[in-house]
Parts: sequence; structure tokens; C-alpha cells
Amino acid sequence: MELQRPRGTRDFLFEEMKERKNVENTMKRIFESYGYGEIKTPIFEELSLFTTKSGEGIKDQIYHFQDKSGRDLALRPELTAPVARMYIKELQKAPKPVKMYYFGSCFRYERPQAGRFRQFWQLGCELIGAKSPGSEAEVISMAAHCLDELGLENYEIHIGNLGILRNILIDAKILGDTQDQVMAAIDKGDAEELKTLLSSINTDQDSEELLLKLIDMKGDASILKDAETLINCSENACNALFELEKLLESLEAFGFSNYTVNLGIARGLDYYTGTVFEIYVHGLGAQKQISGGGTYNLIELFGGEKVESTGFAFGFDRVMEALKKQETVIDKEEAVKVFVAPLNSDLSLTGYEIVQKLRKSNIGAEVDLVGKKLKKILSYADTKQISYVVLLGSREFEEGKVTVKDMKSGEQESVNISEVESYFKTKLM
RNA sequence: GCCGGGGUGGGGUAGGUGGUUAUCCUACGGGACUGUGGAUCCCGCGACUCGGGUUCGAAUCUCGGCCCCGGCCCCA
Repeated sequence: MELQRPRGTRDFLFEEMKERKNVENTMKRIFESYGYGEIKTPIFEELSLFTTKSGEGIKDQIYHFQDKSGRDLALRPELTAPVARMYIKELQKAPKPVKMYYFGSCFRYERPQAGRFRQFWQLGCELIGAKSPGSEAEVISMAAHCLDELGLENYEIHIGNLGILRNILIDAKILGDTQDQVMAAIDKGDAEELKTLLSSINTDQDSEELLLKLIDMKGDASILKDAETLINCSENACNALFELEKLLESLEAFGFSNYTVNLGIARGLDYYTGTVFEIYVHGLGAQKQISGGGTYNLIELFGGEKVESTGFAFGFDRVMEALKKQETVIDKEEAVKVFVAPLNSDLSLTGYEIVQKLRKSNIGAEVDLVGKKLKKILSYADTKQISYVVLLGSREFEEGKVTVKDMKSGEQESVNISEVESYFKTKLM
């Protein structure tokens, strides 16, 4: 019987897991240094958690099922909704801001391709109840900080504000579902589709021109001035623009200026309200976006008190992909430093005692369990990059000693059995 | 859901116009070597993605499924 992995899933072996763990830990360390605490939510939720936010249509992309008592459940396709659900249930009265981060796998029933799997990992955060240019700037800086710390070089952070476009649409009397449709077309970046849509809903000439110009505006902070001139007649849109300006000012102070202002970001989701940002790495095929986020009002949608939230998530697998493409060296330190090799079967029990003492002293160690030949042991230690081999042979044992071989230099030293732990402690720590 | 390219031992491959025991490298296990590591030699292990069809005979031709790679759609 051939057992196969389900489509779009992966197995991760030792080396790859070391790299992933290293990246995960680096990001987590940075998040925590900004005051975020880790949370975890269930891998499956009630199906309705996801359908209320995004409509029945997304059921096509969700792994959903009924449990034995007929409950409609779903493997989570993303983590924002579960986190919002948890917040409403447990944290509404917690002191603000609530800063939390998560790392976990999500599931989507989609056609796998480059950077897209049916089980994939997201590492992200939410900052709830502290809407301000400063918090948005801090969140964006933190995202950049993570990537810098990992040594990722060619990423681009694009920042925009949905309030600008949305308010222009409101001024043009384009509201509700129609407005969302227009935003979706903008998100796609398909100018033709957008034009067709705008004329089909009888948008006035001025507004259409204004929109088409705005969504093409990309560049450094100076484009904000141009945008301001363009939309000077719309007060609300200008307020959104000022919001963006303040955000950029704060970003500067947080020491991050390597961004692109992009007024064409729309993020297709109805619940985003103001600031939005996306991070791209080119050369990753069709899935170049490694992160996306912004400020939104999801809590209220789920029936909580009105509170703004800013957050983003890294597509963890895509970050790994980007690092690999760039051949970033990811530190992969071996946990095992010492291999204890009893050279004949009489000494294996002594070997177990020694290895266990080492482990209890926090020194990673292995011992030969099956009576391998010394040649094989040395070869094994070599492939696993174990630094030292303790040779436990009858000759030394009679004198209460072992021979320690340094695998790098090949040098050997005689050490009293009673002093093995302290010997390695000084060597390794 | 749609389009294109693929699938041969654990990993990487040769074979492809049908024809005996399916090639090579590597990894792994054992040995030459009774206590010293990426060497050498020997031995061993181990594969045609699955199912149907054509045929005396299919890894090879054909149809379908599954899976992989890339793209479209979508991307909460």
C-alpha cells in the first residue's frame, strides 16, 4: 500500500526544520522585544467564524466538515478572525493596547503552486485598541526589523491608505457593495477592468480621472504633495492623506525610511479602513507577496465593542522561500556536541552513565547504542558535525580515564572519567 | 475549476522508434580492517506513480486517476 501525503502538504526534514525554527525564533524574539506576547488558537473553528467575515463564497476554499454531532467546523484558513474571536471572548477588558502575536498553520483548498500550499504557516501580530500613526509606524517598523534581522535584502514595503480612495468614492456617491467591487478591481491592478466598471456605474468624469491617477501614484513621501493637489476639494480624502503623512513622519523617527508610498494598494478586504501595507520580494514567482497588513475594524463586525486594530502576518513559507532564493545563511547549530563511544560491549553501561551525566549538565550528547565499530562511529560523528568523541576503551578504563578526540583538529586528550563533565563545560561554555 | 511540463531504488539519473536479468552515481547495511573519521576494494539492499487498453510481449504506445513543478482564476 502506497501511503501518500495529501496534496499541497509537505514533510520537513531535520535540516529544513532547523532553518525554519531559527527563522521562527528570530521573528518571535523581535516581536517580544516590542512587547508582544504569544497566543495560540485552535486549528479548527466553527465554520461561521470565517463565513461571517468573508461570505459563503469562501467555503470553496476552506477545508470544512461536520463532526460527529453535526457541528459545522473548518480548518482555519487564516488567523485574523480566530484572534479577533479570542479577543472578544477573553480580552475586551484587558488594558490597552493589547499586543499579541501568533504562529501557526492555516489551510486552504486551492491549487498548489509556487509559494502556495494547502497547509501553510503564518506568523503575525495584532495591536488592538491604540489606533495612531505611531502604532501603525511601530508595527511596520517591526516587520522591517524582522526581515533585516534575518538578513533579507531585496524586500519592498508598500504603504497606502484606503481612506483616500474610499472617501473619493463616497464623494462620487459610490457606496456599499459597488464600492467594494471598485476596491477589488483596484486591488487586482487591472486598469482596464476598473475603467469598464467605473463607466458601467456612471462615475462622473472628474472622479474617474482622479481615481485612475491616484492608483498609479507610487514613490517616496514627496508624492503625497502631488496627491494633495489632486484631491484638494475632498476634505475626508485629505484627512486620510494627512494620516498617511503623519505615519511616514513617525516611521522616520522609528528609523525606517526604506518604504514605497503606494496609493494603489487596496487589499480587497472590506474590513480594512485606513492604513494598509504589503511587503513584496521579487523573483518568487506569482506569489511575491510575503506579508500584508493594516488597520481594520474586525472586532465590531464580530459583535465586539468598536475598537481599531492594526496587524499583519508574514507568509512564513514565502519568507523561507525568499531567504533561500537569496542564499541567506541561516544558522543551524548542532545540539549534540559529544558522542560517547564505548569500544567494547563490557563498557556500554559505563558509556550510558557518562552520556547521561553530560546531558544532565546541559551538554548535548549521544552514545552508541548498538555496538558500532569505531570507524562507523567516527564517520557518524563527522556527518552529524559532532565536535567531540569520547573514546571509552578498556586500556584507559583500567586507569579510570577516557580519551577525548577533537573532531576538528584530530587531537586527543586523556581525561579522568570523574572529570568528563567539567572538562566539557569549560570546553563548550 | 482551467492551461502547460513532468513522475524510474532513500536522493540524483540512463533507457523511450515496444523484446531476456532495467544503467550509473550517491546514500544506507555488512566486510577487507579485533581501538581512530569524508580514501580504496568487495558484498548486500533497493525502483519503472496507480489503474484500464493495444500487444505474443509495455518503463517505453494509448486513455483515465493520483501526485509534483509552473501559470490562470482566486487569495479571507
